[in-house]
Order: sequence, then structure tokens, then C-alpha cells
Amino acid sequence: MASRRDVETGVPGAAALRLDDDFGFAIGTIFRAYVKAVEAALDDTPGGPRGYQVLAAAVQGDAGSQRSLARRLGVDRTVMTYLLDDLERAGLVERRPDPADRRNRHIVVTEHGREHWAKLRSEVGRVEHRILGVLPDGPRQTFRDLLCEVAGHVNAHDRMPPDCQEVADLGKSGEQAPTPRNGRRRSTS
Amino acid sequence: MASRRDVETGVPGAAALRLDDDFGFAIGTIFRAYVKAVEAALDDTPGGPRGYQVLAAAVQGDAGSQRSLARRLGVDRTVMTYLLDDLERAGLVERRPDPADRRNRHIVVTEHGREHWAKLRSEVGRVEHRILGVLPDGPRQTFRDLLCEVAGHVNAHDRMPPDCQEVADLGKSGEQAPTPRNGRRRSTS
DNA sequence: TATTGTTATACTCTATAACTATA
DNA sequence: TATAGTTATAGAGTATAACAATA
Repeated sequence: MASRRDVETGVPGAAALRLDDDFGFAIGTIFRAYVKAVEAALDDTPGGPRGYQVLAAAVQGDAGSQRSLARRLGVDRTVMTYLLDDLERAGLVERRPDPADRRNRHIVVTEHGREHWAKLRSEVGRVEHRILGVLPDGPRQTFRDLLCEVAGHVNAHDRMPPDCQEVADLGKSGEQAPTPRNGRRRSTS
Repeated sequence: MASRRDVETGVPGAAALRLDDDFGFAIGTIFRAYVKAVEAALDDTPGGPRGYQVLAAAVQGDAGSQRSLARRLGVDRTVMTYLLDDLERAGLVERRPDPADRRNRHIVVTEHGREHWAKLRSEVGRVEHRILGVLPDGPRQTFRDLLCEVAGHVNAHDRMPPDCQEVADLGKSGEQAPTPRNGRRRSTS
């Protein structure tokens, strides 16, 4: 049960004293480096990484309505509107009104969007390959599998799958937490 | 060399079609969930996760000057000023002028800061433990080790260690990339 | 002149709250 | 009344540039 670090900290899996062994710092470092590199690769894509994910969902064909897609991607529905405005203006996706419920709008890729995504996909893949390049083949695949397993679990608990949505109501109100804590305002001019 | 997915994509380690197997989505999901939970745990700590990391460095005793610490944490030096303003006002750290070079200011913990950090440390550890809770002990430690290995590599390549800083000049100018790409401005009113 | 730290300003991103239309 | 989508406004976070003190 106890890992090697527990002797030091007394807490299972506690944050380490050394920065290069801190979980939060490690995942933050990787995430920022990945986002930065992907943003560079997605320079000509509206919405950057977000737009790419929307495009990916649309290519897959199961993007669904704006609302459900926004929930799945963890963004606010208003952000999704802006995102789709940009993607639609670039001719990558289209908003298609749902005949069954005319309040909904389904997101579908255009042919151009499909081609564009195919190109982006390989570029993004190269970024991932570069970031994970330190690890040998075996450990890299292990790491990837574990990462996806953890993410899947987090996703299932934090933001319920779009199907069993009604179970999620446990005091948490809307889409995202406000989190204003950094009260920095000195300049009153 | 080729993983199971390469057959589909043609690119080693390429982003997957399915969202739950996408590297970027996975690490983004974990990172956001972690930050959100940590922010909740660090509600009474100025600067949130950033402030916690500054505090950790100060407790460790090798925080150094504001500049070097900012570089190590990957934040702008102006942000570091605001961060330290808040932490100092809360009585957690102190700015101590460096006798050797009076431009520098060394960051040191107060006794209160040390006690506060000890409490935060265990709370943050619990968050990590909860996020990684799906994985059995063995795989969890494996995942942690691989994560830190990748992060260490990324850190060494992306932002050179504070010592051999002069090697880093390869066209990249300052601290952080601007990255304005999301040209969304419709309201001209 | 270069660098550390500070301050002020502008801009980007996001949240919130209206509003419209459908149900 | 409730929901999907849109729009406008306000706030938080960050970058940029100017500045002061020191080297």
C-alpha cells in the first residue's frame, strides 16, 4: 500500500517536496507544453485545440447537438457558439437544424473540414510523439493506456456521461466553477 | 515501433478518432479535474495552485530570487510580483533583499507559512490520491514515475534548467508565447 | 547598457445574464 | 414552464510596455 514516498510524507501519494517529483507540477508541465505545441500546429485552425476537438467529433459523426457536444468537451455552451461561428465561417463545419426538435442544431463536417482535419490529425500526432518521445515503445504505450484509463474514470465521476446525465445533480449547479479567489486589484487610479 | 493504433492512422502515436483514446483530451481532462479539485482545497490560499507551488519552493528553501523562481514555475515575472504581494500580505512568505546583489529579492517562508503549507500539502496529496484512485498500487506508481520522467524531459527541452540558461536561445524570445488566434469580435456597438 | 522588480494599460478568455425560438 | 441557442456585458487572468533601482 505504501509507496516509497509515503515514508517521507506520511500521506499516501502526497505532493513531494522536490518540484520534479510533484504530480501537479508534472502534469501541468506536460499539459502546457502539449497545448503550446498543438496551438502552434493549429495556428490556422479557428479555436485552436478546442476547434480541433469539435472538428474531430464532427468527423466522427457523433457530434450531436451543440449542447451535448459542449458538455462532452467540458466547455460552456456560449463558448461553443463562438467556436462554431468561427469554424462555420472557415467552412469547416455546418449547423444543421434537427427536424425532430427544431431547437437543436446538429454539427456536421464539410468536405473541406474533413480534409483539413486529416492534415491536422497527423500534425497533432507528431506533437504527441515528440512529447512522449523520451519513453521507449513499451513504457510509452503503458503510459498512454494508464493516462486514458485515469481520464476515463475522471470523466465518469466528474462530468457524467451524456446518457446518465440526471445522476449528476449532486449540488453542483452549472457547467463550470467560477473560482474567483485571486483578489488582485491595487490600481484605483 | 508501431503501436496498435498506427495501422489506423498511419502516424506513430497519432491522435485517435475516439475521444476517449485521444492523448490531448485525456491529459486535458485529468489536468482540469486536478486543478479544479486543488483550487477547491486551496480556497484560502492566495494565488491558488500557483501560490502553493511558490510556498512549496520557499519551504524547500531554494526559492531563490523572484526571477529565477518565476522561470522555474513557468510564469511571467510580473505575475510573480502579484503572487508574492498576496502571499506576503497573508504572512506566508517574506521578501528579503540579497546583500550580494541588491536588485534581487530572496523569497523565504515565515513560520506561519511553513505550518500552513504542511496542512495544504496533505490536502493536495489527498486530491492526487483521489484522482489516481482508479489505478491499483503498482500501475499507479508506474504511471507516476512515467509522468515525472516525461515532465522532466519536457522541462529540460522546453525551458532550460536555470543553470544552463544561455543554451536556450534558439529563436524563442521571452517567457511565454502570446498565442492570440481566436479572433472573435462581433460586437462593435 | 543590462537586469531585477514594480506598476499601469490593454487585451483575451470566460462567466453571467438577458433574450429569442421552440417544446 | 423548460430547454437550445444567441448575444451583450462584466470580470478575471495575462501580456506588454514603461518605469525605478542597481549592476
